Amino acid sequence: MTHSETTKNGAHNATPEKKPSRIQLRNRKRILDAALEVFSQFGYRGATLDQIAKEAGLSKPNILYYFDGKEAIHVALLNTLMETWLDPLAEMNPTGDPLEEVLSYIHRKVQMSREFPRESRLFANEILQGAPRMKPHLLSGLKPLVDEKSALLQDWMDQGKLAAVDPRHLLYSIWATTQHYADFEVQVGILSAAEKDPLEGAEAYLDTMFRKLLTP
Amino acid sequence: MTHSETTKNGAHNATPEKKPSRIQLRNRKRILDAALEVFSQFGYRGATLDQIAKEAGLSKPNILYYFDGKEAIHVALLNTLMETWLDPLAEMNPTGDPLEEVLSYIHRKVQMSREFPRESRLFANEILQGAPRMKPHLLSGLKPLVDEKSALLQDWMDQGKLAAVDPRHLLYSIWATTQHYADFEVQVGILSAAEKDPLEGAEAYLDTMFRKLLTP
DNA sequence: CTGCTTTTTTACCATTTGGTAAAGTGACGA
DNA sequence: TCGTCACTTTACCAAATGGTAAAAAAGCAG
Repeated sequence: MTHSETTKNGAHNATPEKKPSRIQLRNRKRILDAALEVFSQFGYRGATLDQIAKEAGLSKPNILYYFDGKEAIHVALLNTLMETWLDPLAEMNPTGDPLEEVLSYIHRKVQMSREFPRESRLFANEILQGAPRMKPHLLSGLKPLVDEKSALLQDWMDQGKLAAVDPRHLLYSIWATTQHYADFEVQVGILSAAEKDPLEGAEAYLDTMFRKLLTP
Repeated sequence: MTHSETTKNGAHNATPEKKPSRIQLRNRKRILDAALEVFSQFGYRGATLDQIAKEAGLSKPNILYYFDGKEAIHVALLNTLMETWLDPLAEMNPTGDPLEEVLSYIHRKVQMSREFPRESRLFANEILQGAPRMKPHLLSGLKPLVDEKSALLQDWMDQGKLAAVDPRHLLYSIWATTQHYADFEVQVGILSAAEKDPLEGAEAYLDTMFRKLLTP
């Protein structure tokens, strides 16, 4: 009632309306990128629309023209990123060599920490704060995938192709160790000292660790 | 100038003044506990004094009678907790059996995730957000300890008492895997399903993993 | 009990923050 | 060239938030 729901396809982009213009697309991307920057650093409650606006180079009301509000931006981000985030695990191939499949999954995860540290921190922030806006996604997206891949890992172990360990805890330890380099980047940076890129050494270390763990 | 610096020993408890009364001590503790609850869940910027006040069962101005402000509370928390946090690593004994020392360090860290998840999340939040208020502590407190223990681990490895891996990455992986159960509690809870306490299985899994990694 | 100090409460404030209304500005097809 | 619709800006709000002043209410030593 307050604003026309008929012609303009501005803020309420939930699902109904039609085609997004290029300027629409461009600004949405800008906003989401800025929001990623800000939300990943301060968490949902610590982030402000003004920060996001400034980072995006747009005015605050202009941002609210494209999104229905702060929460809508956050949710949109989470939705977009969920796919990217699950991808590496989904790629684990049941017909491949078990050990190599796991190790290259780990490799992919390390790459993600290198290439998408902000995304990693966004998720970390959200989970840390109790996943208020993501629990549904975890249930509907992550849970089934984890169940599936856990079963796959268990199969491999039953067939003696991998050393037997709890598949779920295996996944947790892979996530923890790989994401650590993005989420705790500051700490790692301080402690790793004058050395070069910590991710370099991480790759080798993690390969060794999980190879020793999983070699039957 | 604005408030008398002479007689009352209220907010400015930095170091100067004298003896804290029991009511003083009691309320400080209440506030710090409430602050831990709130900060660990929402991060520094996401937490509000009103939340902390409510949680502590005190009025907001009353809280500001005991602490100089929001930041002072956060800093006080961090200071208090730093010690507790470094303790398990400091306890790693150079004269003990290397493998057992590392494994019992891991055990202690898992216990910390069980007993002090809020503390773990407080630190995680702070690091995640760039450690703006903790970088000095990391430099002065954590860094030297890590340097020392890294050298110790390296010694053990050089002597063939532990398998040779990068000591720093070893520590990172221990922190990551153990703290994961506190920091990502919600996620672990969702994925671990109807099972019992995930920390149970974690203990066994991590023992296996690091034993395999480090056995020479 | 009395006088003094410590604690707590009651009003406030200035700023920040998420959000809105409505007046512009611009692009572009008819 | 004009009208229309997409986009942007300007000017605002109401609520929340960190913080303060000063009065009121305990405590407590003598």
